[in-house]
Amino acid sequence: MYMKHKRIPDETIRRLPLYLRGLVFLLQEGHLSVSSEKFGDYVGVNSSQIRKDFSYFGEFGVRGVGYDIRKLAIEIKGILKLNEIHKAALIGAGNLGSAIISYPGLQLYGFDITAVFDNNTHKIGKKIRDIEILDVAKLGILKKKNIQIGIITVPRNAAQETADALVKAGVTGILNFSPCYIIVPKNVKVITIDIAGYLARMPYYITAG
Amino acid sequence: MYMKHKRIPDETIRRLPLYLRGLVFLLQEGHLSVSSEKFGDYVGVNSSQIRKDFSYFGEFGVRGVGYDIRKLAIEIKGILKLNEIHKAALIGAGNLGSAIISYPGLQLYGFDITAVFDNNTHKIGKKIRDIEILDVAKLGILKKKNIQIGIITVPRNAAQETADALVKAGVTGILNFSPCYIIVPKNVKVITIDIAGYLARMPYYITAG
DNA sequence: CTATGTGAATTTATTCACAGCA
DNA sequence: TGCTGTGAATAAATTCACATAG
Repeated sequence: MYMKHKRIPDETIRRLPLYLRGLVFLLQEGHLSVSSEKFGDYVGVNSSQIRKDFSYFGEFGVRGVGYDIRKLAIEIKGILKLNEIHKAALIGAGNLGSAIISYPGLQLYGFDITAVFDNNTHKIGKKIRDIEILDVAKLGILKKKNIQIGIITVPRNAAQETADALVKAGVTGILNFSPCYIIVPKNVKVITIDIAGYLARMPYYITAG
Repeated sequence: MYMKHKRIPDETIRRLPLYLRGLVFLLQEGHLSVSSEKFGDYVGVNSSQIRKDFSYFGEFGVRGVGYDIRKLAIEIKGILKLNEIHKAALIGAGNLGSAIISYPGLQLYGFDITAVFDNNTHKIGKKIRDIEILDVAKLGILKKKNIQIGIITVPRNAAQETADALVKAGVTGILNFSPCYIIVPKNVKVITIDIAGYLARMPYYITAG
């Protein structure tokens, strides 16, 4: 196998976690090997899409046979740089923040929320799942703790200043749950999830006329 | 203005809630009118993208001037069918489910979670934000209550059966937070949000090499 | 002059269709 | 024979660039 020099579509990267998740669950269900066709049915993606996506990174399957699930999972983990545990900090210990800290799915990809911050004096000092809530003024410790990823679950009006503080603390990746666009230096990656926005599309699709 | 017959890109629909949100907040900040350029900076979308997106539905702006924010918000609400309150049911009263029930953003788009279900006998009968948690076996009442939208926040292994029950109860739109692909009749719209999947892309983007 | 609205050009992503290999 | 890997074809989405209207 030799590597060609093709730009990798963002959409491909978006699907890789989905594939990894599918492979992990197939393994748990006792499968060892799978074809792109079967796998496509399992994860809801067209089979040639799946083969094309993999092809950007190498040849992971065996013609006439399919893919070794375990081996493929390792390959995708490697592509996504998920081979080692990634520490993350969460800012905003409200309802959503608490839910995310306890969210079981993060473990599957090797994430560990090791620091939690809030600006509410009633919350500072208390614990969520054994993690002490710290004053958001102390975000600077992230640099020392070598935490590169920040998760923002603060109210909208505090999102930009929180992002600024995270960037100042050396964070290079921000997962933003606040419903707003935040501006960061171009060496910082922001992914925004607007939960309500997903729901807001529903009536368009389900209402006749 | 006369309507042409062009297919509306899914991506355009995806951005409309973002636009609506931005307009509502601009109004709250006291603005009455905005150009596509300024609005693009505000919501993080290219200005010609914004103009193109609007153009699928009509001519909402004034050349040389810009857009009347209030009027544009009403137009987008109309397109997304958000003019009336939409009732929704939530299934799975765990951490994430509870956070979503309390999520302030749903109100902005006119959603109201009026029914909550769980299968845990310890939770059934208790209340979350004044809403009594009902036995998931009673999902059938959704038809009577005329609830069309279901939000799934149950564990992965219960997601498909929950979706089946929702469909049986007459639901035509499902917002699925479980990390799996669910199969439904083609008259039902499913939008899946895999929270961990977003985070899983981060190391790829922020890790050098 | 200014900023919209929109065809045309371009870029990006998906699907087809089949050669190539086990 | 069966399923991958991949160029080529197609489709979808974005951006350009400018005519057009206030």
